[in-house]
Amino acid sequence: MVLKKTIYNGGFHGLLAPVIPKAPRSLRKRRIHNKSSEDGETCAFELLAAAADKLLQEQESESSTSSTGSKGKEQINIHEEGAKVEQLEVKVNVNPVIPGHHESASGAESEFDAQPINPDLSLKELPHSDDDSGSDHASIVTNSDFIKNINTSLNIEAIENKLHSIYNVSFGDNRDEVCPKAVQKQSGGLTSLKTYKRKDRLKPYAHMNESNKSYTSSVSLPFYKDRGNVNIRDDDEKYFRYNNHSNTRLRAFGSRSRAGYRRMRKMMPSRYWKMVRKLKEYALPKNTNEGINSFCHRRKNIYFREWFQANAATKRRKLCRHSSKNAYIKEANSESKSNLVKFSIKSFKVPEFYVEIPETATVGSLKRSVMEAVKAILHGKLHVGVVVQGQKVRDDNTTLRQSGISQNCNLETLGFTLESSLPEASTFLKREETPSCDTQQWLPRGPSRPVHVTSLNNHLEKNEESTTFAAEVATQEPVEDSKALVLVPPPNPEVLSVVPLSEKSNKRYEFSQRRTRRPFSVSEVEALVEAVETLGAGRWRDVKMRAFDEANHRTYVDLKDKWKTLVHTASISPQQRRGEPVPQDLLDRVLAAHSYWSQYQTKQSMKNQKSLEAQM
DNA sequence: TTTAGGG
DNA sequence: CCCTAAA
Repeated sequence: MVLKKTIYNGGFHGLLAPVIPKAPRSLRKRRIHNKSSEDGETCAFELLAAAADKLLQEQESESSTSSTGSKGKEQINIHEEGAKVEQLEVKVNVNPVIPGHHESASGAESEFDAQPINPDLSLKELPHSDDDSGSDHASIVTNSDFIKNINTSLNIEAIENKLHSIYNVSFGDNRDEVCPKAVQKQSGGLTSLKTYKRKDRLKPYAHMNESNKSYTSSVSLPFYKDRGNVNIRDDDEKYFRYNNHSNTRLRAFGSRSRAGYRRMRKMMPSRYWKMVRKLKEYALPKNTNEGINSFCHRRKNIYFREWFQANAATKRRKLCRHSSKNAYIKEANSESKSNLVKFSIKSFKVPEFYVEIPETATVGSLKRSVMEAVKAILHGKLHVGVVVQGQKVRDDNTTLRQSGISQNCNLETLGFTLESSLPEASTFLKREETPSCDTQQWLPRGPSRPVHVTSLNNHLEKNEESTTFAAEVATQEPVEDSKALVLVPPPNPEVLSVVPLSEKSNKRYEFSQRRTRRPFSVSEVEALVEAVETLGAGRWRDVKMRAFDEANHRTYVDLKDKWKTLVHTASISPQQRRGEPVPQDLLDRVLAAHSYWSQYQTKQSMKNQKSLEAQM
């Protein structure tokens, strides 16, 4: 374990004798939320991509053949009715019940006999996939009808490709992949704790002085205990590695100005920004000086932008209405009281991406570009996400029943998503409007719809503003960016599914996807309590390093928040508590540590006061 | 980047 | 959990 820098009072000295925590900031005057109105940021965060021509040929040859496949237990029938994507149906018959051999992590769930769901359905996530990837929609920005038609046909091809990928990747190769968390749960029910190598054992409250001893003795604190490091890993921080296609030209942020760059940075939550940087690494061609300007000068250049976070957290639920409309299950026959759950998947979604292409380009090249982009995005590492009640079910070991997928499952509650390996992006196959009811209508229809990719429009306005997207990002106001980049919902008021687009008033919705809730397990709580006991409340970074170093999904802010809630939980009556019950002894320790460290803090501040006064 | 706190 | 002012 390496400390990057010395912590306030000596860093890990604190492990031996908890150092005096940094002066509490609680006394700091906080300006009350004068929220800057410049919040209206949210630039689209994009990926520029182009892919091989070769792929197109494959695509086009495939487009005429409807893929029908069955593998293992799943029976998947694809009925391509006409040439419309929206009629493509995937039926998956799943027997979700397998004799349980999987120990439930929580006693409360034991009744479910927690077993891994049928691997045919569970579609284990790829090792480097991102758990927190959201359910983002996809669309191609355009408002010209011919583009829409292109899009439709391309979607068919994309779906076929995706199904292909699913069989090969998700159903097959990763079937045996078990996430670390699951392993731990299976082995022990509780998360295993990593023992520190340090020989010296820490005495909680070791620095307690004589005057405090009475207090100390009143609480039951283990005097010798191993440091726990919750050994929960997380793939959240894995970054997307873009497939390095042969003649793929990716140009992300190439022409962004410094100022725009900084602004983007400021506007973007850090985790997205990290991804941006990562993408930039992968995406920026090293040998293309012309890359930046190529758009203007080289008609053949096509840029794809992908929005990885197109939906605000607040919209996820609404978005899921999409999913449920696009992919839903049909209830099993009521008479067949078996445990079979039938799924009829109407369609999948792919990530939203954007295309820029000179207006002089041919429709054929546009087609090719879109197809290549889709293939590039979804190439290989693709998996299926399951969305129930607006929440992604991330734990593949969750049973269908546990996740709420049952025969009685409401048609509106279950959705599937196709997801690329993009960390923060799930893949949604954008559908063209369907004659049937369940169509989401993302594509602008009227000519009045704002065109972002102006160059796509051969017939419309002359676009001297045919600047590259990156340039726009760099120079435009964020809000304007959003508006410019986001599809405007169809005037059709009944189309509720276009919610994300209609909420452009909502700032930053492109990037804010709330992380999925991951309640702290008892073992995590214990590790946290132990760490706070020894380090003190307030040194959250140290707490993180000490007890949650490998739990990438627990930030020190999370730990701080959890401690806050723990303190609260401990101070309310057990009847008022919710969630997985925390053992009372743990809560007692929480209270003890809390009051101790509070007391400690006030003491320190008093000391500081005195020394200050002495100086004067 | 961390902390602290409000939402 | 999120957001963000402050340090």
